[in-house]
Parts: sequence; structure tokens; C-alpha cells
Amino acid sequence: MVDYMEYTPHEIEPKWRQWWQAQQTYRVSNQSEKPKYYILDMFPYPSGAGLHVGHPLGYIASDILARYKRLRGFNVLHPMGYDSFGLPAEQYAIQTGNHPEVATVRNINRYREQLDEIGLSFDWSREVRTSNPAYYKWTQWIFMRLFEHYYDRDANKALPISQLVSRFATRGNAGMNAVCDDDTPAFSAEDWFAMDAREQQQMLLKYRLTYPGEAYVNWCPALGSVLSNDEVKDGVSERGGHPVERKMMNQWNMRITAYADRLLEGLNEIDWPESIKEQQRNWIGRSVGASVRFDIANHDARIEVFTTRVDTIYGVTFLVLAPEHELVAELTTDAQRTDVDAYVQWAGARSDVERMADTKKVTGAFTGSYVQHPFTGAAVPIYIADYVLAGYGTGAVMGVPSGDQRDWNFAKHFHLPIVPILDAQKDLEEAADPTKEGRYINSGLINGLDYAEATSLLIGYLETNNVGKGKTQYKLRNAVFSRQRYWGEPVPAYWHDGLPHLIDDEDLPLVLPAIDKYLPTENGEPPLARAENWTYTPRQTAETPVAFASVEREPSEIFVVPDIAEDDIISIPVPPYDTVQIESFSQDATDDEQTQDDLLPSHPLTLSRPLELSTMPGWAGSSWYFYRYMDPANDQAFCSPEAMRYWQAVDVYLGGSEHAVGHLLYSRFWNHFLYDLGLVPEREFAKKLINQGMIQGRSNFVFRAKESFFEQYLWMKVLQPYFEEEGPMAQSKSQSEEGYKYDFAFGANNLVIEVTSYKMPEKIERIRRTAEADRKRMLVLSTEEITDDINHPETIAAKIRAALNSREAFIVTPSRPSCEQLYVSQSLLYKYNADVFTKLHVDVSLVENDVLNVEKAKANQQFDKANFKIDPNGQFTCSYEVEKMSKSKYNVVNPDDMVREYGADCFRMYEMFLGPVENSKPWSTSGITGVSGFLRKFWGLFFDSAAKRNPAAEPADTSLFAVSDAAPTADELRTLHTCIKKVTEDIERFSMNTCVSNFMTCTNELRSLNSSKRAVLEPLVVLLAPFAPHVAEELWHHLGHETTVCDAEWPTYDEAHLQLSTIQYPVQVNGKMRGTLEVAVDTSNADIEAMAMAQEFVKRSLQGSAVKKFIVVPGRIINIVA
RNA sequence: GCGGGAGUGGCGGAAUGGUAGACGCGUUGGUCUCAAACACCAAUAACUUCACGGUUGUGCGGGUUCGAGUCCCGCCUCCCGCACCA
Repeated sequence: MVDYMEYTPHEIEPKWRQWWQAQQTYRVSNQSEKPKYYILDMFPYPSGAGLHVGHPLGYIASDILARYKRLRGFNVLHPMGYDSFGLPAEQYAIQTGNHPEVATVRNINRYREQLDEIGLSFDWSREVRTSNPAYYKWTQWIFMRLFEHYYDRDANKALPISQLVSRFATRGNAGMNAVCDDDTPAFSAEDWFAMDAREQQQMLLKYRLTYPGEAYVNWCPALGSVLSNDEVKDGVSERGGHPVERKMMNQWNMRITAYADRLLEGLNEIDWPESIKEQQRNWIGRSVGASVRFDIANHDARIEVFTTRVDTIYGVTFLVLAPEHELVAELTTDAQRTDVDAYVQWAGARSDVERMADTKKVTGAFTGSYVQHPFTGAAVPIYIADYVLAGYGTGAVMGVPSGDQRDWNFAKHFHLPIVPILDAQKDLEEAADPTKEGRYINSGLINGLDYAEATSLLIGYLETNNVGKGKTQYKLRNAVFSRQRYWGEPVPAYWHDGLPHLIDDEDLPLVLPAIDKYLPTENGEPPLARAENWTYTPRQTAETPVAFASVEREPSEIFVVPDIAEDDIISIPVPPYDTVQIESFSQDATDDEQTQDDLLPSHPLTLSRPLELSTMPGWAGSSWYFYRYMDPANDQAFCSPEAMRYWQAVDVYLGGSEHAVGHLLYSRFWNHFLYDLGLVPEREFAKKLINQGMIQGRSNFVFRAKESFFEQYLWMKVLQPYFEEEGPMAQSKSQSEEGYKYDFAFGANNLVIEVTSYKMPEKIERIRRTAEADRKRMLVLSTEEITDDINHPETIAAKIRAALNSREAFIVTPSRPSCEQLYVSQSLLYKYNADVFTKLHVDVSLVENDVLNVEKAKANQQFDKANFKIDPNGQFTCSYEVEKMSKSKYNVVNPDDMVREYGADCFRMYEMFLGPVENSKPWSTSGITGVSGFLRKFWGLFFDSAAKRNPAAEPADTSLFAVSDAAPTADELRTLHTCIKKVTEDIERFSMNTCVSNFMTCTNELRSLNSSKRAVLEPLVVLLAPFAPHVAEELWHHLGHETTVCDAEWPTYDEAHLQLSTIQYPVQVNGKMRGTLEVAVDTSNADIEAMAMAQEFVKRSLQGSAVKKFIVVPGRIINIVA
């Protein structure tokens, strides 16, 4: 036992954590007189790597806010849970044969330990896990409600399918403004009754908000599953980087497009970062324009195009269809058939990457057919080209070469006429001019008009003559909702008669079945097909009785709707799927609900049906979890209306920006839907969103070029040469005037160069021009040169050396060297690099001073497995790059070590001190000593530090707790109140880094004042409590309190204590700082002027000039204008 | 190409239109020590001056203002997102 108190985080921190737990300090009640505050972190996917130092950044920031709000008298909901369905656990299961839950639970336990260690104030009694059946019961429940509703544009909300049925029965779908599939035909009430039950249900599928349907989907063969658009980046899967192909499949979909406008409008009412809103707007991609129909000469069909520039219609000189367009084959004349077929085939074989790569090259083919211009009647040739995308609009565009550069390029290439349409257009021989200025020429109806006049006139004309209409087009696609995986929520639907049916609400949750292997079956079905008895026996279902023998399907046909002969169907009207009675917020939400039970009989059945085999995607469970925290144990509803009435919506939501168009858009979609049903209180679930920055790690790696790389282009730039060392593996680093770092080396068999950028050819052209503008010369080594030289590295070395000596950058465009000979280090290649390099990440422990320990690496088998060629000298210099922390990059830093070494409080404050929460920054521990020192100094204010210097002089039996009850001085009070003011204001604007600075400043001042008075220190402990809760709790109890500091009262500052008796005025002469002047607070301006003019430095600066103006900004500054 | 954001010491970063660089790291010098570490004290934008001081400084060029890192106009660069989206 020491005889004075030392700051020992390792002792006090666990002690208080246990105490908080025993006291249930963080338990939150749904009943309170206090105002509520809901602060939410995006819950993590519990990965096997555990929590790294990047995760807690947001958790700590939100924890500080939560603790602060609590001290300000709010009842704060601050929960945490796990997004525990996901791919890694499933892959682990495939490898080990263990149930994915095993790995999931283990990872969750590890996360929990780590989270606890940081002292976060989560109410763990409210924990949610998306993979828990009691939770996913409600995910399934929401899915079923989506199935039971359609979107009505006139009501501007989701309505029950039953209403649609009534409507169809009275007026058909004519004149109806409901969101449905594009190919939905118009029909009358008579038509509706003429349909048999199955046809009616299939029609309804075109309207339901979730539905199975044929569509082009992103199919990833490596993952054996489909992916949604936001899960695909640059043509490969976001997870794993596997190739993705477009494939027509029958899958469950979410009709998110129904909410496109509302999701767009909703952005205006929420306080989210502009970049996120922009990304969502971009993703939704609304563009307003017109659709125009072109009649095909000598053919019945018509081609519809979408355009945002209908005013340019008179400039149309050709039409272009996507090669996949359904009319291509029909329209192609015999004379053109060879050309067109070849082109279609060629275009189909091109990958997305290739297509994006050369957008400059004009390709296409003439079909031989013509359309009639709707205004002039002129014959307009129809082409096909792959710059027109099949997936956007109608897959056809009108070519206006005078106003659109792509059309212009196309016209030039195929020698098509270019017609100017505006008098303000520039020379159209050089380029297209997309201007909207000026008056129209060569434009029939609209000659002489301006843009606005022309547009409205033309749209009016299109509509009255029935050749088109004003139209709004979206980029947003309906979201594919099926995943062919095991570890996800089973879709609560079964199949019968080629139609999906919902299981009964009472049978929820539909729990994942036990299976022997977590792989797809041999004939390619999802893993759920392995389950025995994966069938459902409807309770009192109203499904159509049919002759079962004919529709019992092989499992492999599950995703296809089979054709069923009419004879097989006993035709009776089918009731809609029941709507459940739900307690509702708004009265009108239930008003129009009605079931059709009275119209349509139901037939009890006891036969089992095959259940849906696919599961839901990862984003299903995370699209509504914020409500579950409010009422986590409820088994009657996903959340009780009472709980929602109290907590409303999330006040502050914190998480990474990588979810901008995934989770954050889907959640908003589901929330809008639930709002329409009156099930949730607010349109938008999160009022304010804060994106925490990513904490990146340092990755060591080497690159290995793939064969295909050498057909591509490489741009290398070395800015300042160093040739001090010329050993077999010389390496040097430096900093050039421009501030670039580089390193390169020549080896007997190796050439290592820093690659600064890699671009496509046309990009290189641009870069070359930039470089020339910078007056830097560049050396281009031709393909031939490199090919010749690649087997003689010393020759290349000489060339490069010559280039470097003259400070030239250079471009290398090798065509076919042997790839082992070119190692490329530290590169910025990302966009295209999946095709170009294999990036071999190297474990940190294998690298010392940037040099790879090859022996260890071999022992570790890190390179054997990558078939990496090791430098013969046994040394290899590793480059590094700052990138995302990830297990696969061997660059994860866990918070555990930090907590062990410095304590949780120090770790918390250090993470905050790194900079604004929103900023991304590489992890570095330099600077943590500053925070550590601060905590010890702060602690030292409470204890007599003399004892530390000279323990012998102190009595052995005193604890030397040295806080006095004496009255504080004005200086002490000013220090305290300044700190209160700044910390309070800074937390409110979420500026945690400056809060920490303020604490440091305050502590330093108190130390120099030699202050240790209760009246000052006690409020400071409360201020510090959100940031460093453990030490605050310890000191709080030292100060004699028995209850937790978490329930203390946040101190308020008093302006009076901030006042000084004198003011130091900065004095400027002609706007330049010349000195300072100290005056009493109540000095009049005239006196200040007299005093200022008497100052030596003022006289000197004025140099005798007459003063024109004397400005005093009270309390701020003095400026003398001469 | 379109959209969003940002450019401030050696570094992370501070600055309601009012002394640019708070706070911390790093560096340098000092105290303590046999010594080292820790700790403590001091200095630290650049240039210039023996010094007092002076000059220049928030990506570049203009402007508004008594006064601009901050506001306005025109550029440059970097990062992020989207991208033959008609």
C-alpha cells in the first residue's frame, strides 16, 4: 500500500466497471418525466478479427454525447447490438462444418469483452441480434406486410392489396396511378373477372412492394448468390472482389422504386451530411424529360426513347438502340444482318471493365431500318451501339449530334448529318455544343423560341398527338432481395401453384432449419434445399385448391414459374392475402383497410407446400433495428406503440459513410413504408446523422503483376533520383520539392519502382499535357523498347537512370515482359487494379524498418501460397500504404493493447484528440503520451504531489487527498468557467478534439495557480465524466459522493466569472498588428484613444501621419487608420 | 465528364469577419541524475537583425472591408462518390 495516491487506471477502471454493472447504472426505462434522447451507433457485424481501433471512434464519440445528455437531464437511450447474419460466418461454417451460429456467438462474445473494456454506457439489457429468431421474426413480419401492400401514387402512400383488388373489380387498372412493373398491361374490370385465380394473383405480383420476378440481376458465381447493385463495385463483388455477371433470374425484389420521390424529398427534412444526401440523390438518379415515340417505317412496332432535351428533337439525325434491345433482330435488314450480328456478339462479349475503359472509341452498326421523325416525318436511320445502355430508360436514344458529344462522335464516325438547332451554337465541326441559350433554328414548330418555351410547347404537342409525353426517369432499380445462402432470414413464403404465398403470422418466426452442409446442393440450389421437410402446412389458408400432381415441382424449378395447363386449375376467385389487424398511430391508416373475406371464401387445407429456398440479404435485419431497441423483448409487435410514442425516432445516428446507399437508403425505404401503415411515428427514422471517419491502418505489401497487366498501361513517375547506393537491392527514399515520397531499387533480377498512378490511355494523354504545363519533360519508353529490354534489367536501369538524372518522369508501356521480373511497389492503383495486380499484404510482424524478413515470411507461408518470388539476397523492401483496417490486410490494431497500456480513459480521450470525428486518419500512437500526461496531471490536482517528490517528508498514515474547501479565487473561477463554457459548446457541436484541448488548458492553468479547491475541482470532475468516466467516478467518490457521477448535474457557467478587470487590446495600425494595450474594463473610448496614441509603438508605426479614423471594437481590438 | 468535400508549421490539428498556428506530438536547450529513463522548466511559422525591431506568411489571382484563413468572383490541386444515365 502506497502512502500517497497514484493514478493507476488498471486498478480503478475494472473496479468501477463492475460497480456500474452491479448498480445497473446504464439501465434505461421507457417511463420517465425527463425529455428523451435517442443516440444510436450503427451496430457492427461481429467479424472474427475482433474490434479494431477504428470501430470505437464513433462509439466513444456517441458515448460522450450520451453521457453528456444524461448529465443535462435527459433520459438517454443508447443501445448496442449485432448485425449478426452475414457471409463470413457462413464461409466459416462451410469450412469447418460448424453451424454459423458457433462462430457468430464466439465473435459476439469477443466484441462484447472489447466494448466493455472501453467503458461504454450501453444499456445491454436492450441488446439485439439480427440472427436471433425472436428478432428476425419481425424482419419476416415486415417482409410480409410489404407483400400485402402496393404503392398508390394518388394517395402517395402504400395501401393494402385488398384495395387494389376492389379497384380492379370495379374499374380495372385503367387510369390508375399505382406503381407496378413496366410491362403491366391495361385491363378493365371485365378483363379482371375473366382472369382465373392464378392470373389474378400474377397480376397482383406486379404491384406488391415485394414480389418474385424475372429481372436482370448481378449473379456472382464465386459466391453462388445474387447481389444488389450497392453490393457490386466496379464490376466485382464488394465482398471478396469476385466477378459478377448479369443474368436473368427469378428472384424476390423490393419495389423501392415506388418510394423514389419520397426518398428524395425526405432528404430535405433531415440533418445528414451533404455528401450522403448527394450520394442518395445520385443513386436515385431522377431526371425529368420526355418520352418520345418513333414509328418504324414499314413495321408495326414503335421505338420509345427517353430524353432530357426534347427541345433538340429537330436535331435528331439517327436513333441508337442498345445491342440487347428486343427489336434489334426484327429491325435488321438482310443486307445488314452480318454486320449487326457480329456487332451484337462482339458487344455481348465485352466485359463492363472493358466497356468503361475505352469510352472514346466509337463502335456500332446500322440496322438498315428507319423510323419516322414524329415532327418532320423524315426517315431517321436506326443504329445499334453499346454506348446505349439496355438497363436505363428504354434502351434506346435519339441521336442529336449537334447537342450531345457522344452523339456527335457517333455521327462523325458514321458520316451522319449534324444539324444546328440553336443560333447560339458554336462551330459544330469541332464539337457538339449542348447549350440551351439562344433561339431555335431549323426547328419547325419552335423556330425562334427559347428553351423554356420550346420545351413546354413540344411536350404539349407530344401529348395531344399521342406520340409521347413528359416523363421522369430514375436510375434507381428495384432491389434484389433473395440471397442463395443459409445464414440469413428465411423468406416466410411458400410456393404453390407457381405462386408465392405467405405463411401465417402465427407461424412466425420461420426458423432456419438444421442442415448437414452449408453449401449449395449438387444441382446448384441454395443450401436451404438440403433441409429435410422444408415445407409448410398452411393453417386455414385461402390458397387455391388445385390438382397437386401437376404442379409439384422438382426443387431445381423453384425459381421458375411453371406453365400450368388450364385444366389443372379449379378456378375460383382468390382472396387477397390477409391483412393483419395492427395498432396504428394515425387514424386514417386503418380507415381504408378492408378484407375481402366476405367476398371470397377460404378453404382450410392441410397439405404441406415447399418453402422458399432463398434467404434475405444482409440489409434486411438492419433496416429496422433501431425500433427494436425501444422494446427489445416484445413478442406481440416489433415494438410497442407506447415505446415508439416515447422514443419517437433517432436523434443522433453515428456511423460510417460506406453505408450511404445501402443500409441508409433501405432503412429509409422501410421506414417510409412502416410510416404509411401507421406503424412508426416519423417519416424519417434518423433526424441527424454523423459520419465518423475511418481510422486507417498501415499496410505493408508488395505487388505482383498479373499477366493481363502487360496488355494495359502503366504510368510511372519518379520525381527525384537518388543513386547513393547501387547494391544488388539498393533502395532509397526521399522527399522532393513537390513533397512526394518515392522509393525504387534495382536488383540483379528485379526492378522495383514506385507507381504513382495507373490510368487508361486517354488519361495518360491528359497527364502528359499536365506535366508539360508544369514544364517537366517526360520520357516515353515504347512498347518495343520495353519488350526488348525486359530481359535485360540493366539496360532498362540505364535508361531510367538517364531519365532520372535529367529529372524526367517517364511512361512505360510494356507489352509482354515476364511478370516475375517486374515488382511494383506502393501504388495508387485501385480503380482498375483488380485486373492488373495481385497485392500481397504482409503481416506487420514480418517487417522491420521496411525490410521484409524473408525467412519469417517463408516460415509463415505467406509467400509460398502466393507463389511469390523472393529476392535472392533474402531481403525485400516493403512498401506501405495507408488503407482500411482489415484482417486480410494484416494491419489491424486492436484496442485491447492500448487499454492495457494506458487505460480505457486515456484510450477514449486519445481517440477523440486525434481530430474531428468526421475525419479519416491513419492510426498512430504518437501523441498518446500527451493525453496520458494530462490524466495524471488532472489526478495530481486532487492529491498532494509533494509526497511524490519527497515521500520521506510525509506522514505515512495519510492518503494525502489534498482538496480543500477554501473559497476559490477569481482566477480559479475564471479558469473553471471558461472550461465549462467551452466544453459545453464544443460537445454541442460535436467537436470532441477541442474538448480535450480545453481540459488540458484548464488543468495546466490550475496547476500553475497551484489550485486544489473543491469548488473548482468538483464541477470539473462532472465535465470530465463523459470523456473519462472511470477516473471521474473514482475522484467523485474521493470527493465524498456515494452515488454515481453519471447522475450528477452538468455545471453551468456564469458570465460574471469570465470577466477580467482589464482587457488586453491588440492594437493595429492600418490593419497590421503593432502591439497590445492593457486598459481597465470601464475605460471610455476617448481615454483608450488617448492611451493608444501615447504608445511608443503606435507613434513609431504612424511615422507622423495624421489619424483618419480610430476604431475600437469593445473587448476585441483597436485599429488606427492613418 | 457530373456531383460533394478539402487545401493552415516538421506532424495531428485550433481559430462567432478582430493578436493565425489553441492543444498535443516532434525538435532544441536547461533542471534533476554517476548515467539513462521518467518528470519538470523554457524555446519552437519562415526570412532578416548582435539586438530593439522589421518583412512575408492559411493552394493561386483578383475583390469587398478600418480589418479576410473566414465573405464574393475567377482559377489550381487533392480526396470521396457517380459515370457513355441520353
